[in-house]
Amino acid sequence: MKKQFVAGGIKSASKSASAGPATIGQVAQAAGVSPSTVSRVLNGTAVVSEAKKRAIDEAIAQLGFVPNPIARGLAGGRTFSVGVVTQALDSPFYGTAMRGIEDELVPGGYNALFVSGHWNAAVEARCIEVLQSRRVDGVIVLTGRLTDQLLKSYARMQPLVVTGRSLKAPGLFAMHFDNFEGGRMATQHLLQLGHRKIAFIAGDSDHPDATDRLRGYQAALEQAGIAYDPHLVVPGEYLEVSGLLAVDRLLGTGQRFTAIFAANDQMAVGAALGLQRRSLRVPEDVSIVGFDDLPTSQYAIPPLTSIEQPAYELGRLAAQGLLQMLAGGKPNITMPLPRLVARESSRRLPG
Amino acid sequence: MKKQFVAGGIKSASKSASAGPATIGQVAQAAGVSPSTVSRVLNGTAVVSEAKKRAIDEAIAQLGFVPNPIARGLAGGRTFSVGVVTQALDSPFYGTAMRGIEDELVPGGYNALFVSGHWNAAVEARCIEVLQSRRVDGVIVLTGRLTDQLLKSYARMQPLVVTGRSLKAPGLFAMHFDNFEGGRMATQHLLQLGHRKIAFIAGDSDHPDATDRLRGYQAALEQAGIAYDPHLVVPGEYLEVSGLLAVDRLLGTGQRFTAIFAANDQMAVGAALGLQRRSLRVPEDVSIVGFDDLPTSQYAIPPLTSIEQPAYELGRLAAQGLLQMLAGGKPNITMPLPRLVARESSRRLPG
DNA sequence: AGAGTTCCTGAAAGCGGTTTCAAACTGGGC
DNA sequence: GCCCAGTTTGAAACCGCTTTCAGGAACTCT
Repeated sequence: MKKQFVAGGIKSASKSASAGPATIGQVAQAAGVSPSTVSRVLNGTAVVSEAKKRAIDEAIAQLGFVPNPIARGLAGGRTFSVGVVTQALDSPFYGTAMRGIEDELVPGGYNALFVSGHWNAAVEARCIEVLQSRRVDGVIVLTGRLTDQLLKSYARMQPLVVTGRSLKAPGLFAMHFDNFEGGRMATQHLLQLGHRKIAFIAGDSDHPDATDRLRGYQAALEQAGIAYDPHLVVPGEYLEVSGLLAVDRLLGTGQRFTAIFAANDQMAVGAALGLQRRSLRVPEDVSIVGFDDLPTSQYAIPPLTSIEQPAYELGRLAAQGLLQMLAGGKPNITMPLPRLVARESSRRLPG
Repeated sequence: MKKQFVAGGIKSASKSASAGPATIGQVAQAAGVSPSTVSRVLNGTAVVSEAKKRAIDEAIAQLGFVPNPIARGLAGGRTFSVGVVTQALDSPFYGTAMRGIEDELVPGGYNALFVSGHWNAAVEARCIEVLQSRRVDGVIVLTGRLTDQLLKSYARMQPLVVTGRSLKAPGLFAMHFDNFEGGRMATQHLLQLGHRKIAFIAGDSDHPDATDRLRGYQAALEQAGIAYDPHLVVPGEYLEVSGLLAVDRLLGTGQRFTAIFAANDQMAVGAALGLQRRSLRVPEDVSIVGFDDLPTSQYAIPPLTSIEQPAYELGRLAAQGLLQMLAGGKPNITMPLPRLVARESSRRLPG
């Protein structure tokens, strides 16, 4: 009897009646219990009698109540949001990784806050502080240039996952992709096709992953008994234009080469354009291998041979790892290995 | 005297001494005032004597105090964060727009929360609700598929800026890019080069901007006195693979054409690859024009002729508009106009 | 039947700010 | 010297939710 009456009361006090969204207090009142009890069924933090639980669930449904994460964050110390420090919001590689992160986090009940560090340690540090001030429950740093030292200290404040490093510290999980091996594989691929003069378009020497790829290149060369020629290595900044300029420079200084290994796909694409500008055909005159295997690389002209670094998967794994840490465990994930994807931009050296 | 003593006290109670970040109460205590007064100088909501203001500023600096946005959001009703509903975190176009948004918002003291709607009205609606539950102060919706009706109702709850629409409502600001004119310009460009058989790779017919571009194509044709041939129009989904498939379909059904206008650059790139696969050269055999002028399009092979839709600028303007609304004003911004960027993928029809 | 447990529940105290309200000064005019 | 208006300031309430603490109900065991 009483219950029916209460239910009626709820109906008349429908959502639109009161200003703004329903509060836990309104739910409590509607269900005839205290706010504490409502909180308890919401979070499952204590046993509540079946009858009250039902009444509360009903009231929640009727009022369309959604707990206010802000208040929840203030009171409970958890915000159910994780901060993601990416490097560029418009990078194809990081964009894909962000998608992976989001796809993993959201079903887990978390939200992602993306901020970008623009490959600048100071900016990244500020980003992390902004995220901390927003009381994120955890942080994911996509590579970046922060020192290991700083990263460790941030990890003391909340769980932190970082990609592109290998270091260990409490509260910190580093996911290291084997860039060295990737660089080696790419170079070896070209060597196996008969190339001997292989130019390398490097990434910024501040990037550990860029230098690892370079080391891989050198190691493969050495293994094949080919002397390392510094003139064949030109620096770049991971952007298309770097590839274009690198080719100009190689050709301008009269270097002879039959293949190019670019430290990422964006530079590889730029290099292909640079070659075309000089009437050199890919792969007839020069073979090209990139790195990352961006989704768009299969649509390059010609489709680009590359080392797969599965960005989407990496994002998911990073998020998974963080979720596991947030749940109080140790992250238990295995990194994907680099893999060569041979397409049309590389071919056997004729003769 | 007393002041010096207090200052000493502050120093000894350095930041690391207390657990966690400083609170407004600690600042108040250190400065010898009440929390209310600290809040007042923080927000400039009332006049405070110079002496106290100085003491407070000093205490803030000493303690490294940063107001907790969570608490601030709860109490003040403002969170200084705006939600951005993008469609795909890894889209080159939207990624660039997001960068523009961030670059404008952050200096304005706001943070952006990016969520992606995956071109799905239901998902977008859920995104907006998540953002609202996080109490964002405003929302930016990048195009998307929500009905105008729904958008208007969301705008009642907080300021909302939407791109790719033209509608008016209280609290809502729509930024319409002239896709029709852009489509017309692209087509006219090809007509001026002597092309008469121009294929069109369309976007999803659910996108208003996609249909506008199609209408522009039709209008240009009509103006030139050329009959519209539905067989030359194939649907796509704004992805590279759509362009590839579209070319296959055009060629497979035996259509004759000397130029292709693709409703976005990604499809144009895919189409170029499709043509190459069939040994058709761009632009010697077929001219291609895209739409959007993505940053990467100048590095396509050949560099792509396109209609510039300045994503970065659009993002900035959207954020600017929102900021203006948040400040209580009416947005006062003018949209950039479509502009043809002629590159090497289009050329005069020989003969 | 009374004491000791075990369970469930509500009151109340925060979380870290903002904002209202009234008290305590200040100065000016008489 | 006294009163009133105008400034500054602090106390306290509040934002919506979590969590501790203790009281009451329901059982169990002598």
